[in-house]
Amino acid sequence: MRVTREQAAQNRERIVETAARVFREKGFDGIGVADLMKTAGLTHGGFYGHFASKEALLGEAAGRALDGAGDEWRARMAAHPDDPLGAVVRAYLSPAHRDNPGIGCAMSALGADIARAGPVVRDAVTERARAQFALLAQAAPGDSGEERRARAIATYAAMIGAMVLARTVSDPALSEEILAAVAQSLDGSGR
Amino acid sequence: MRVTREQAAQNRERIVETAARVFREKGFDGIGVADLMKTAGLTHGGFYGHFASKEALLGEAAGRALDGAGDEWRARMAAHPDDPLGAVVRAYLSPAHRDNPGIGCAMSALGADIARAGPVVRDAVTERARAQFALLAQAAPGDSGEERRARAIATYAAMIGAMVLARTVSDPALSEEILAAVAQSLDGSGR
DNA sequence: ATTATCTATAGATCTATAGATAATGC
DNA sequence: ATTATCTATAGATCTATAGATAATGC
Repeated sequence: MRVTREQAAQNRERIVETAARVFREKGFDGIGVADLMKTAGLTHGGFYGHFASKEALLGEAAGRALDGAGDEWRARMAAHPDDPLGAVVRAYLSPAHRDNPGIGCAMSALGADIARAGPVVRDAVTERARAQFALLAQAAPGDSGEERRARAIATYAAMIGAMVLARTVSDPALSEEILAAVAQSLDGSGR
Repeated sequence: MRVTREQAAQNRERIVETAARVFREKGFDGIGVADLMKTAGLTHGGFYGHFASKEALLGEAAGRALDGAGDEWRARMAAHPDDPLGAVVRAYLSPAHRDNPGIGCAMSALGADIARAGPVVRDAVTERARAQFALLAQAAPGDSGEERRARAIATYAAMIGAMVLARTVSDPALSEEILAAVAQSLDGSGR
Protein backbone atom coordinates (compact mmCIF):
# COMPACT_ATOMS: atom_id res chain seq x y z
CA MET A 1 0.00 0.00 0.00
CA ARG A 2 2.74 2.41 0.86
CA VAL A 3 4.13 4.51 -2.03
CA THR A 4 7.38 6.38 -2.52
CA ARG A 5 7.88 9.76 -0.89
CA GLU A 6 7.67 11.30 -4.33
CA GLN A 7 4.48 9.45 -5.19
CA ALA A 8 2.96 10.61 -1.90
CA ALA A 9 3.81 14.20 -2.79
CA GLN A 10 2.19 13.72 -6.18
CA ASN A 11 -0.90 12.28 -4.50
CA ARG A 12 -1.13 15.31 -2.25
CA GLU A 13 -0.77 17.50 -5.30
CA ARG A 14 -3.58 15.71 -7.05
CA ILE A 15 -5.86 16.15 -4.04
CA VAL A 16 -5.21 19.91 -4.07
CA GLU A 17 -5.78 20.20 -7.82
CA THR A 18 -8.92 18.08 -7.66
CA ALA A 19 -10.30 20.14 -4.81
CA ALA A 20 -9.42 23.39 -6.59
CA ARG A 21 -11.55 22.27 -9.50
CA VAL A 22 -14.45 20.55 -7.72
CA PHE A 23 -14.85 23.16 -4.98
CA ARG A 24 -15.15 25.82 -7.68
CA GLU A 25 -17.69 23.69 -9.54
CA LYS A 26 -19.84 22.51 -6.64
CA GLY A 27 -18.96 24.78 -3.75
CA PHE A 28 -17.11 23.81 -0.58
CA ASP A 29 -20.11 21.90 0.78
CA GLY A 30 -20.97 20.44 -2.61
CA ILE A 31 -18.62 17.47 -2.30
CA GLY A 32 -17.54 15.36 0.64
CA VAL A 33 -14.05 14.18 1.50
CA ALA A 34 -14.86 10.62 0.41
CA ASP A 35 -16.08 11.61 -3.05
CA LEU A 36 -13.25 14.09 -3.43
CA MET A 37 -10.67 11.41 -2.71
CA LYS A 38 -12.40 8.98 -5.04
CA THR A 39 -12.26 11.64 -7.79
CA ALA A 40 -8.54 11.99 -7.09
CA GLY A 41 -8.16 8.20 -7.35
CA LEU A 42 -7.47 7.64 -3.65
CA THR A 43 -9.41 6.35 -0.68
CA HIS A 44 -11.25 8.30 1.95
CA GLY A 45 -9.05 7.56 4.96
CA GLY A 46 -5.85 8.62 3.23
CA PHE A 47 -6.99 12.22 3.23
CA TYR A 48 -6.09 12.97 6.83
CA GLY A 49 -2.50 12.01 6.36
CA HIS A 50 -2.18 14.96 4.00
CA PHE A 51 -4.47 17.59 5.55
CA ALA A 52 -5.59 18.42 9.05
CA SER A 53 -9.14 19.02 7.92
CA LYS A 54 -11.35 19.63 4.92
CA GLU A 55 -11.14 23.36 5.61
CA ALA A 56 -7.34 23.26 5.56
CA LEU A 57 -7.63 21.85 2.05
CA LEU A 58 -9.91 24.72 1.07
CA GLY A 59 -7.14 27.19 1.92
CA GLU A 60 -4.62 25.35 -0.23
CA ALA A 61 -7.05 24.77 -3.07
CA ALA A 62 -8.24 28.38 -3.19
CA GLY A 63 -4.66 29.60 -3.01
CA ARG A 64 -3.68 27.28 -5.83
CA ALA A 65 -6.60 28.40 -7.98
CA LEU A 66 -5.81 32.08 -7.44
CA ASP A 67 -2.11 31.55 -8.16
CA GLY A 68 -3.13 29.90 -11.41
CA ALA A 69 -5.30 32.89 -12.31
CA GLY A 70 -2.34 35.18 -11.61
CA ASP A 71 -0.12 33.17 -13.94
CA GLU A 72 -2.76 33.27 -16.64
CA TRP A 73 -3.24 37.02 -16.28
CA ARG A 74 0.51 37.63 -16.43
CA ALA A 75 0.78 35.62 -19.64
CA ARG A 76 -2.17 37.42 -21.18
CA MET A 77 -0.76 40.80 -20.22
CA ALA A 78 2.60 39.93 -21.76
CA ALA A 79 0.89 38.80 -24.95
CA HIS A 80 -1.05 42.06 -25.30
CA PRO A 81 1.36 44.89 -24.43
CA ASP A 82 -0.90 47.38 -26.23
CA ASP A 83 -3.90 46.67 -23.98
CA PRO A 84 -2.91 44.31 -21.17
CA LEU A 85 -5.81 45.12 -18.85
CA GLY A 86 -8.33 44.86 -21.66
CA ALA A 87 -6.99 41.44 -22.58
CA VAL A 88 -7.49 40.17 -19.04
CA VAL A 89 -10.95 41.71 -18.80
CA ARG A 90 -12.13 40.24 -22.11
CA ALA A 91 -10.98 36.74 -21.19
CA TYR A 92 -12.50 37.00 -17.73
CA LEU A 93 -15.87 38.24 -19.01
CA SER A 94 -16.20 35.51 -21.64
CA PRO A 95 -19.03 32.95 -21.83
CA ALA A 96 -16.31 30.27 -21.73
CA HIS A 97 -15.25 31.45 -18.28
CA ARG A 98 -18.85 31.71 -17.12
CA ASP A 99 -19.56 28.14 -18.26
CA ASN A 100 -16.44 26.60 -16.73
CA PRO A 101 -16.24 27.65 -13.10
CA GLY A 102 -14.03 24.67 -12.26
CA ILE A 103 -11.08 26.23 -14.08
CA GLY A 104 -12.07 29.84 -13.49
CA CYS A 105 -11.78 32.58 -10.91
CA ALA A 106 -11.96 31.23 -7.35
CA MET A 107 -13.10 34.57 -5.98
CA SER A 108 -16.35 34.54 -7.96
CA ALA A 109 -16.93 30.81 -7.46
CA LEU A 110 -15.94 30.49 -3.79
CA GLY A 111 -15.93 34.03 -2.39
CA ALA A 112 -18.86 33.51 -0.04
CA ASP A 113 -17.51 30.13 1.15
CA ILE A 114 -14.11 31.68 1.83
CA ALA A 115 -15.64 34.65 3.65
CA ARG A 116 -17.23 32.19 6.09
CA ALA A 117 -14.04 30.14 6.58
CA GLY A 118 -11.48 30.49 9.37
CA PRO A 119 -8.48 32.83 9.47
CA VAL A 120 -6.02 30.38 7.90
CA VAL A 121 -8.12 30.14 4.73
CA ARG A 122 -8.92 33.85 4.63
CA ASP A 123 -5.30 34.87 5.22
CA ALA A 124 -4.14 32.63 2.37
CA VAL A 125 -6.72 34.16 0.05
CA THR A 126 -6.00 37.71 1.20
CA GLU A 127 -2.35 37.26 0.28
CA ARG A 128 -3.40 36.26 -3.25
CA ALA A 129 -5.87 39.12 -3.52
CA ARG A 130 -3.04 41.55 -2.74
CA ALA A 131 -0.90 39.94 -5.45
CA GLN A 132 -3.73 40.20 -7.96
CA PHE A 133 -4.35 43.86 -7.14
CA ALA A 134 -0.66 44.59 -7.65
CA LEU A 135 -0.60 42.68 -10.92
CA LEU A 136 -3.66 44.42 -12.36
CA ALA A 137 -2.34 47.77 -11.13
CA GLN A 138 0.67 47.32 -13.44
CA ALA A 139 -1.72 47.26 -16.38
CA ALA A 140 -4.25 49.80 -15.16
CA PRO A 141 -4.33 53.39 -16.42
CA GLY A 142 -3.80 56.29 -14.04
CA ASP A 143 -1.50 59.20 -13.26
CA SER A 144 -0.18 57.79 -10.00
CA GLY A 145 0.40 54.44 -8.34
CA GLU A 146 -2.57 55.07 -6.04
CA GLU A 147 -4.84 55.79 -8.98
CA ARG A 148 -3.72 52.69 -10.84
CA ARG A 149 -4.21 50.54 -7.73
CA ALA A 150 -7.70 51.92 -7.11
CA ARG A 151 -8.55 51.29 -10.75
CA ALA A 152 -7.20 47.75 -10.49
CA ILE A 153 -9.34 46.99 -7.45
CA ALA A 154 -12.45 48.47 -9.04
CA THR A 155 -11.84 46.50 -12.23
CA TYR A 156 -11.42 43.23 -10.36
CA ALA A 157 -14.58 43.87 -8.32
CA ALA A 158 -16.61 44.57 -11.45
CA MET A 159 -15.34 41.37 -13.07
CA ILE A 160 -16.20 39.26 -10.02
CA GLY A 161 -19.68 40.72 -9.68
CA ALA A 162 -20.34 40.34 -13.39
CA MET A 163 -19.41 36.66 -13.21
CA VAL A 164 -21.62 36.06 -10.16
CA LEU A 165 -24.54 37.76 -11.89
CA ALA A 166 -23.96 36.11 -15.27
CA ARG A 167 -23.91 32.65 -13.65
CA THR A 168 -26.96 33.37 -11.51
CA VAL A 169 -29.47 34.48 -14.13
CA SER A 170 -31.19 31.70 -16.06
CA ASP A 171 -31.78 33.69 -19.26
CA PRO A 172 -28.78 33.27 -21.60
CA ALA A 173 -29.49 36.56 -23.39
CA LEU A 174 -29.52 38.46 -20.10
CA SER A 175 -26.34 36.69 -19.03
CA GLU A 176 -24.54 37.78 -22.21
CA GLU A 177 -25.89 41.30 -21.78
CA ILE A 178 -24.36 41.44 -18.30
CA LEU A 179 -20.95 40.30 -19.53
CA ALA A 180 -21.05 42.79 -22.42
CA ALA A 181 -22.23 45.72 -20.29
CA VAL A 182 -19.48 45.25 -17.73
CA ALA A 183 -16.81 44.66 -20.39
CA GLN A 184 -17.86 47.89 -22.07
CA SER A 185 -17.83 49.84 -18.81
CA LEU A 186 -14.29 48.63 -18.11
CA ASP A 187 -13.06 49.47 -21.58
CA GLY A 188 -10.42 52.19 -21.33
CA SER A 189 -12.08 54.38 -23.91
CA GLY A 190 -15.45 53.97 -22.26
CA ARG A 191 -14.42 55.82 -19.12
CA MET B 1 -51.49 21.49 17.63
CA ARG B 2 -53.40 22.86 14.70
CA VAL B 3 -53.45 26.67 14.37
CA THR B 4 -55.72 29.06 12.50
CA ARG B 5 -55.37 29.50 8.76
CA GLU B 6 -54.02 32.98 9.43
CA GLN B 7 -51.52 31.72 11.98
CA ALA B 8 -50.34 29.07 9.51
CA ALA B 9 -49.77 31.79 6.90
CA GLN B 10 -47.78 33.76 9.47
CA ASN B 11 -45.73 30.68 10.28
CA ARG B 12 -44.93 30.21 6.62
CA GLU B 13 -43.97 33.85 6.44
CA ARG B 14 -41.64 33.47 9.40
CA ILE B 15 -39.94 30.47 7.79
CA VAL B 16 -39.27 32.49 4.63
CA GLU B 17 -37.97 35.49 6.56
CA THR B 18 -35.80 33.31 8.79
CA ALA B 19 -34.36 31.48 5.78
CA ALA B 20 -33.74 34.77 3.95
CA ARG B 21 -31.61 35.90 6.87
CA VAL B 22 -29.85 32.67 7.84
CA PHE B 23 -29.12 31.53 4.27
CA ARG B 24 -27.44 34.90 3.64
CA GLU B 25 -25.47 34.55 6.86
CA LYS B 26 -24.42 30.91 6.63
CA GLY B 27 -25.01 29.92 3.02
CA PHE B 28 -27.64 27.49 1.74
CA ASP B 29 -25.76 24.47 3.11
CA GLY B 30 -24.82 26.27 6.32
CA ILE B 31 -28.03 25.40 8.13
CA GLY B 32 -30.31 22.36 8.04
CA VAL B 33 -34.08 22.29 7.90
CA ALA B 34 -34.33 21.21 11.54
CA ASP B 35 -32.22 24.11 12.85
CA LEU B 36 -33.94 26.53 10.51
CA MET B 37 -37.37 25.53 11.82
CA LYS B 38 -36.15 25.72 15.40
CA THR B 39 -34.87 29.24 14.72
CA ALA B 40 -38.31 30.10 13.34
CA GLY B 41 -39.89 28.66 16.51
CA LEU B 42 -41.38 25.61 14.82
CA THR B 43 -40.59 21.91 14.61
CA HIS B 44 -38.73 20.08 11.91
CA GLY B 45 -41.58 18.02 10.48
CA GLY B 46 -43.83 21.01 9.97
CA PHE B 47 -41.60 22.31 7.23
CA TYR B 48 -42.83 20.03 4.47
CA GLY B 49 -46.40 21.18 4.87
CA HIS B 50 -45.25 24.58 3.67
CA PHE B 51 -42.55 23.80 1.12
CA ALA B 52 -41.88 20.97 -1.28
CA SER B 53 -38.16 20.96 -0.51
CA LYS B 54 -35.39 22.96 1.06
CA GLU B 55 -34.45 24.24 -2.39
CA ALA B 56 -38.00 25.49 -2.98
CA LEU B 57 -37.54 27.59 0.15
CA LEU B 58 -34.29 28.99 -1.24
CA GLY B 59 -36.17 30.39 -4.22
CA GLU B 60 -38.72 32.12 -2.02
CA ALA B 61 -36.13 33.34 0.47
CA ALA B 62 -33.80 34.75 -2.18
CA GLY B 63 -36.74 36.38 -3.94
CA ARG B 64 -37.90 37.90 -0.69
CA ALA B 65 -34.43 39.22 0.13
CA LEU B 66 -34.03 40.78 -3.31
CA ASP B 67 -37.48 42.36 -3.17
CA GLY B 68 -36.48 43.88 0.17
CA ALA B 69 -33.33 45.30 -1.39
CA GLY B 70 -35.43 46.79 -4.19
CA ASP B 71 -37.71 48.49 -1.68
CA GLU B 72 -34.74 49.86 0.21
CA TRP B 73 -33.12 51.17 -2.97
CA ARG B 74 -36.35 52.83 -4.06
CA ALA B 75 -36.68 54.58 -0.71
CA ARG B 76 -33.08 55.71 -0.79
CA MET B 77 -33.42 57.00 -4.34
CA ALA B 78 -36.55 58.97 -3.40
CA ALA B 79 -34.74 60.46 -0.41
CA HIS B 80 -31.78 61.63 -2.53
CA PRO B 81 -33.22 63.07 -5.74
CA ASP B 82 -29.97 64.97 -6.37
CA ASP B 83 -27.85 61.80 -6.46
CA PRO B 84 -30.09 58.71 -6.28
CA LEU B 85 -27.55 56.24 -7.66
CA GLY B 86 -24.77 57.57 -5.44
CA ALA B 87 -27.00 57.15 -2.40
CA VAL B 88 -27.64 53.50 -3.23
CA VAL B 89 -23.95 52.88 -3.96
CA ARG B 90 -22.75 54.50 -0.73
CA ALA B 91 -25.16 52.47 1.40
CA TYR B 92 -24.29 49.25 -0.42
CA LEU B 93 -20.54 49.75 -0.11
CA SER B 94 -20.65 50.50 3.62
CA PRO B 95 -18.85 48.51 6.33
CA ALA B 96 -22.28 48.06 7.94
CA HIS B 97 -23.52 46.16 4.90
CA ARG B 98 -20.31 44.14 4.73
CA ASP B 99 -20.63 43.13 8.38
CA ASN B 100 -24.32 42.19 8.22
CA PRO B 101 -24.83 39.81 5.32
CA GLY B 102 -28.01 38.44 6.90
CA ILE B 103 -29.89 41.65 6.09
CA GLY B 104 -27.87 42.56 3.00
CA CYS B 105 -27.70 41.85 -0.71
CA ALA B 106 -28.65 38.25 -1.52
CA MET B 107 -26.71 38.32 -4.78
CA SER B 108 -23.36 38.85 -3.07
CA ALA B 109 -24.16 36.47 -0.21
CA LEU B 110 -25.87 33.67 -2.14
CA GLY B 111 -24.96 34.21 -5.80
CA ALA B 112 -22.86 31.05 -6.12
CA ASP B 113 -25.46 28.94 -4.27
CA ILE B 114 -28.22 30.26 -6.54
CA ALA B 115 -26.16 29.67 -9.67
CA ARG B 116 -25.95 25.97 -8.72
CA ALA B 117 -29.66 25.68 -7.91
CA GLY B 118 -32.44 24.44 -10.19
CA PRO B 119 -34.45 26.46 -12.71
CA VAL B 120 -37.25 27.40 -10.30
CA VAL B 121 -34.79 29.16 -7.99
CA ARG B 122 -32.80 30.74 -10.81
CA ASP B 123 -35.92 31.95 -12.63
CA ALA B 124 -37.22 33.61 -9.46
CA VAL B 125 -33.89 35.34 -8.94
CA THR B 126 -33.58 36.33 -12.61
CA GLU B 127 -36.93 38.09 -12.41
CA ARG B 128 -35.65 40.15 -9.47
CA ALA B 129 -32.35 40.89 -11.20
CA ARG B 130 -34.30 42.36 -14.12
CA ALA B 131 -36.31 44.51 -11.72
CA GLN B 132 -33.13 45.74 -10.02
CA PHE B 133 -31.49 46.58 -13.35
CA ALA B 134 -34.57 48.59 -14.35
CA LEU B 135 -34.66 50.38 -11.01
CA LEU B 136 -30.99 51.34 -11.07
CA ALA B 137 -31.31 52.37 -14.73
CA GLN B 138 -33.81 55.03 -13.64
CA ALA B 139 -31.10 56.61 -11.53
CA ALA B 140 -28.12 55.98 -13.81
CA PRO B 141 -26.60 58.67 -16.02
CA GLY B 142 -26.56 58.26 -19.79
CA ASP B 143 -27.85 59.78 -23.00
CA SER B 144 -30.14 56.88 -23.89
CA GLY B 145 -32.10 54.16 -22.20
CA GLU B 146 -29.60 51.59 -23.42
CA GLU B 147 -26.71 53.56 -21.96
CA ARG B 148 -28.43 53.98 -18.61
CA ARG B 149 -29.29 50.28 -18.50
CA ALA B 150 -25.72 49.25 -19.29
CA ARG B 151 -24.46 51.64 -16.65
CA ALA B 152 -26.94 50.20 -14.14
CA ILE B 153 -25.77 46.65 -14.79
CA ALA B 154 -22.11 47.62 -14.55
CA THR B 155 -22.74 49.49 -11.32
CA TYR B 156 -24.58 46.55 -9.75
CA ALA B 157 -21.83 44.15 -10.81
CA ALA B 158 -19.14 46.34 -9.30
CA MET B 159 -21.06 46.57 -6.04
CA ILE B 160 -21.55 42.81 -5.82
CA GLY B 161 -17.91 42.06 -6.55
CA ALA B 162 -16.74 44.67 -4.08
CA MET B 163 -18.86 43.09 -1.36
CA VAL B 164 -17.58 39.58 -2.14
CA LEU B 165 -13.99 40.83 -2.03
CA ALA B 166 -14.46 42.99 1.07
CA ARG B 167 -15.97 40.06 2.98
CA THR B 168 -13.32 37.64 1.80
CA VAL B 169 -10.13 39.44 2.79
CA SER B 170 -9.12 39.13 6.42
CA ASP B 171 -7.30 42.49 6.68
CA PRO B 172 -9.79 45.20 7.73
CA ALA B 173 -7.70 47.97 6.18
CA LEU B 174 -7.64 46.18 2.83
CA SER B 175 -11.37 45.54 3.09
CA GLU B 176 -12.07 49.25 3.61
CA GLU B 177 -9.73 50.11 0.77
CA ILE B 178 -11.75 47.86 -1.54
CA LEU B 179 -15.05 49.46 -0.58
CA ALA B 180 -13.58 52.95 -0.99
CA ALA B 181 -11.92 52.21 -4.33
CA VAL B 182 -15.09 50.83 -5.86
CA ALA B 183 -17.26 53.60 -4.41
CA GLN B 184 -14.90 56.15 -5.92
CA SER B 185 -14.88 54.43 -9.30
CA LEU B 186 -18.69 54.46 -9.35
CA ASP B 187 -18.91 58.11 -8.35
CA GLY B 188 -20.49 60.07 -11.19
CA SER B 189 -17.73 62.67 -11.22
CA GLY B 190 -15.06 60.01 -11.20
CA ARG B 191 -15.97 58.69 -14.60
C1' DA C 1 11.28 1.00 11.76
C1' DT C 2 8.77 4.23 9.45
C1' DT C 3 4.94 5.77 6.97
C1' DA C 4 1.50 6.29 3.06
C1' DT C 5 -2.48 4.23 2.17
C1' DC C 6 -6.10 1.18 3.02
C1' DT C 7 -10.70 -0.70 5.20
C1' DA C 8 -14.00 -0.07 8.51
C1' DT C 9 -16.55 2.52 11.59
C1' DA C 10 -17.95 5.99 15.16
C1' DG C 11 -20.85 9.61 15.88
C1' DA C 12 -23.09 13.39 14.12
C1' DT C 13 -25.86 15.40 10.80
C1' DC C 14 -28.74 15.76 6.67
C1' DT C 15 -33.43 15.75 3.87
C1' DA C 16 -37.65 13.85 3.69
C1' DT C 17 -41.59 11.10 5.29
C1' DA C 18 -44.97 8.47 8.19
C1' DG C 19 -48.31 8.61 11.37
C1' DA C 20 -50.30 10.77 15.68
C1' DT C 21 -52.42 14.74 17.66
C1' DA C 22 -55.61 18.32 18.35
C1' DA C 23 -57.80 22.42 17.04
C1' DT C 24 -60.12 24.79 13.25
C1' DG C 25 -63.75 25.55 10.07
C1' DC C 26 -67.42 23.60 7.59
C1' DA D 1 -63.83 16.20 8.32
C1' DT D 2 -60.00 18.75 7.43
C1' DT D 3 -55.46 20.23 8.23
C1' DA D 4 -51.40 22.52 10.60
C1' DT D 5 -48.24 20.93 13.51
C1' DC D 6 -46.09 17.59 16.20
C1' DT D 7 -42.85 13.41 17.41
C1' DA D 8 -40.19 9.88 15.68
C1' DT D 9 -37.54 7.74 12.35
C1' DA D 10 -35.76 5.98 7.82
C1' DG D 11 -32.04 6.11 5.01
C1' DA D 12 -28.35 8.58 3.30
C1' DT D 13 -24.54 11.34 3.99
C1' DC D 14 -20.98 13.89 6.50
C1' DT D 15 -16.13 14.60 8.92
C1' DA D 16 -12.81 12.44 11.34
C1' DT D 17 -10.39 8.53 13.46
C1' DA D 18 -8.68 3.79 14.65
C1' DG D 19 -6.13 0.11 13.43
C1' DA D 20 -4.36 -3.03 9.66
C1' DT D 21 -1.45 -3.50 5.73
C1' DA D 22 2.54 -3.43 3.00
C1' DA D 23 6.21 -1.17 0.77
C1' DT D 24 9.84 2.27 1.33
C1' DG D 25 14.05 4.02 3.14
C1' DC D 26 17.26 3.89 6.78
